[in-house]
Amino acid sequence: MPVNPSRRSDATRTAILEAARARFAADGYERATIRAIARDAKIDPSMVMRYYGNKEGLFAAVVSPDLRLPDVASLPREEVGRALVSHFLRMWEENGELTAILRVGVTNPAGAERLQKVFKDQLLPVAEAVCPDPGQVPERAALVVSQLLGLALTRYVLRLPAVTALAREDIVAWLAPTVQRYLTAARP
Amino acid sequence: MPVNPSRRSDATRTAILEAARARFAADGYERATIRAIARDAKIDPSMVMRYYGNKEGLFAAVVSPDLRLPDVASLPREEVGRALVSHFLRMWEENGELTAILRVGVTNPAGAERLQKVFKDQLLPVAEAVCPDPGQVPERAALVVSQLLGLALTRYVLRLPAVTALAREDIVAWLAPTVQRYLTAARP
DNA sequence: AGCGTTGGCCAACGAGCGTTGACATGCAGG
DNA sequence: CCTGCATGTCAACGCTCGTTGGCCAACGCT
Repeated sequence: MPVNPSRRSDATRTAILEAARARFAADGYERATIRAIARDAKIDPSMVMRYYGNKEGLFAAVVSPDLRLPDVASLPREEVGRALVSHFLRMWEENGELTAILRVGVTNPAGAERLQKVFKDQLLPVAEAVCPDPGQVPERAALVVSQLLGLALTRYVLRLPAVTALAREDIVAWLAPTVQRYLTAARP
Repeated sequence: MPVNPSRRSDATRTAILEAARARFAADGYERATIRAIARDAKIDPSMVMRYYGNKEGLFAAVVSPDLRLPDVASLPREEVGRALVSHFLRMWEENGELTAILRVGVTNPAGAERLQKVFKDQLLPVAEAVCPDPGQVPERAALVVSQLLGLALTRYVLRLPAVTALAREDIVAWLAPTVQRYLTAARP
């Protein structure tokens, strides 16, 4: 019974998921092979197929992107930028899931769509809650995402030394005013 | 003779290069297959090997990243941000070369190294020319590259609709102050 | 005209991929 | 005990990939 909450194979299933998350994050979709994931999880490749159907199913199971963005409405308006940047950093460092989805999104059309969905479902509402003029919401959210994904790209995907060398608090101090301005300042 | 300036095969060679640039930009390294490139160029896959040795050689021939950054020393200091952003947009829209190298850099270790080299050889000097304190140069250059690559990622690689919808002049108007601040403002 | 060189195509190779199905093993419930 | 199902192993499939080498046609030279 697939609905049974506790199965004998749970250890295998989570081993597969963990190995898959690491591989997708490190290698992207094409180079993260089922065989390599199975090797990492110390099981047979066919087990992946049995439990997740196919490679796409495995990726879908690995990635359930929830940014868990804070409720900006309950924050002082001038602290939204800092809260967002700080939260983003924490989410990215939590595990490899966001790195995986970004890396896959760059080379895989389905991954790119998933990224768009995250943007639309999770970041746009934040901009809506903060922005005065509803007509400017997409523009301002786009600016914010360009800065935040740029940080993630250079720090967690490309790992440019100059960016990884930055201290967490310095990043927050520098980027918070940028995000704040994109969200709330008058259009230039 | 490989040094001969004009060969009978020049048309084929450039056809291969153009098809390769488009494929690498659209698909990344792994999914841009030699067979697909050859099909686009209407030649046999073995011709690619003959002229460029192997797939890596082809990629190296396609990509010779030169940002041609303006000489910031000759500019008024407060216009550097605007000049950089505007120049970056023009370079990215010129052809698919920069998109190709970014897409490849995300999934391919060799591509990532190439990106690091571009950063080090071309962007760091700009920061050096503008920055008062030499010790802060890497930090400030890292911040600039996070914003600029973030724009390129969301606009030219992921093509998030909200970002592609932005007008060129609006991007410059919004991002120029950010870059300017990262380069010249006092540390927060 | 004859010949070497260059450009191009074709068929094939070995390897790695995702995926499948047959088969062994171990654990339950009667 | 035997039966049934979940779990795991193994070998193989069809495919696509990068890459190779042999073959033919077109050209430039003397």
